Amino acid sequence: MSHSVGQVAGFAGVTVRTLHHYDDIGLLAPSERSHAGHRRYSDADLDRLQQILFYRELGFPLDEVAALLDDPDADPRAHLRRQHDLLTARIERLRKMAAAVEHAMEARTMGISLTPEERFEVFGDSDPVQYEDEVRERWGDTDAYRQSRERTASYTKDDWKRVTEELDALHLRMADLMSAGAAADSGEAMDTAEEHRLFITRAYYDCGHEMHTCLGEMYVADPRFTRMYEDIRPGLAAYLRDAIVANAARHGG
Amino acid sequence: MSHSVGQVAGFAGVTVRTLHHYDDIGLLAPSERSHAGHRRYSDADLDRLQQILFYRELGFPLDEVAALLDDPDADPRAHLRRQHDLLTARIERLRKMAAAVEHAMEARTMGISLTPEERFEVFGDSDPVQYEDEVRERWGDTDAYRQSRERTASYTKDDWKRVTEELDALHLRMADLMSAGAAADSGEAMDTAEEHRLFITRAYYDCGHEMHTCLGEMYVADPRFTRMYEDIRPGLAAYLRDAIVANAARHGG
DNA sequence: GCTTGCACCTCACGTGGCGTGAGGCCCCAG
DNA sequence: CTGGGGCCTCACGCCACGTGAGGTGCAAGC
Repeated sequence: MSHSVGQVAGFAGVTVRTLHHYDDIGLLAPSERSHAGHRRYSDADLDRLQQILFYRELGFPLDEVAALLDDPDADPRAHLRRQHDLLTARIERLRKMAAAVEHAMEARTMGISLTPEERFEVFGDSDPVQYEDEVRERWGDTDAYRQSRERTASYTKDDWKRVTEELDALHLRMADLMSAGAAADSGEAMDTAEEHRLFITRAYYDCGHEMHTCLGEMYVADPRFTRMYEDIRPGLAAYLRDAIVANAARHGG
Repeated sequence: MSHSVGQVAGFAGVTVRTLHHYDDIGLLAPSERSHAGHRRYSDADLDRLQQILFYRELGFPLDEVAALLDDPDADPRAHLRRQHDLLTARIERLRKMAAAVEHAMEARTMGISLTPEERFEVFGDSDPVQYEDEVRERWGDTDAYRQSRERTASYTKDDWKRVTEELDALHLRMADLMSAGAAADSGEAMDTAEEHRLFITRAYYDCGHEMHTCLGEMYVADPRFTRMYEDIRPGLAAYLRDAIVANAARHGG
């Protein structure tokens, strides 16, 4: 059951040109060509296309999509989970924007005017330079810091947006686990902690379990981190730390 | 209280280059220049920038953003309302995508495989050519049809996506009014009907109240339309028709 | 057998929304 | 008077395609 470009373009809702493009850049090469040189897409190709379109919808540049999909140690379920996380994070962002619009409407009918900072806070400053100096002071001479600098150096605004969205989604999932009454050393909580660690490894620097545990301790020790997590949901800082510790113990022994 | 490019870029979360670009294309020209030729943004400019960023986030190309914002008969409240509609529509879409991901996860754990059409239906085929022939048959010799052809001829995929999203949002608002128990001839329902009419005028063709009433009647008469509306919420087709009729009567006399 | 039409093919240039220097001006602090 | 920070104006680069132009393979109708 193979399909032609036109058919695939039809039910995937993209143009033929797009499929040609994906073939050109090696993102989606049809697994076969007909006698006349026509592209023939197998069901596996369609699977891949669906994944591509999801990640594209979520704002990933095509080369990163290729990197994600060609990552050998990322099974299909991991992709689906990440996509779900990203979607929920984006929904959350849009809800905040909608709330901001409502706020603006109220302010307008009441005749109140807002400060510049208030106006734009919804767009998520996500200022990555916020604690720059202090971070360098504390961690400047470590490998992790250098790696982090290297990887994040080429991050664009959009990259930062996606990274923070994904992190938000992870925090939200952890908070939901907590609210649902799952123990911090339950399988699900530890799995989420492990994903948190892998995310840091992907986005910032190689984060082993030991390093991860340090991070967890910092979340409850440093009031700024604590507050950030408590703002997401009360009790989350400690819960996250416990889940991280439990996960490290699981992998350690 | 005027601000420099750097400051504005700072709290708006955009780059200086972006502001330069918006100045170049005439989308956001700072209302003043300093002695040294430096851009100075007033509070009104910030207002406009906020609107720009909202519409941009929602996927509008910049020239359309300019058209929307420079539209003389669109007050600020209309913008806020439209933005809110678009946001809710987008949230709805993302929720459906998230549901599709969950569905895919289930299917995978169950070991079921999906048909190509099933796989991609979430991306919203939104096939605008669906009833093309029949539409031409019934309306081909009217002015409205010709206008509609002209306006939609240059619509891209993205344009269609936004149009359907906005329409969905309107339907959803109407459905919520109905569910909340508002009468079809209440002020809010009529206002929403009026927005529906204006939307059609913007997106497709000049739709007067008479024409609008015809549309409303068709929604209850043609089973395909009826079903579409009933799928959104039971009773919506008739409710929408009534609201349209009431709104036309209000403007007629 | 011949043409008509359709879906496909391969270049190859165009476009939108900026990113990213290059080179220079203004102004204040040391 | 020299350095540095923030601003300025070109002007070229990039990504994800859109949009022809010009040609091929194949089934259907004349």
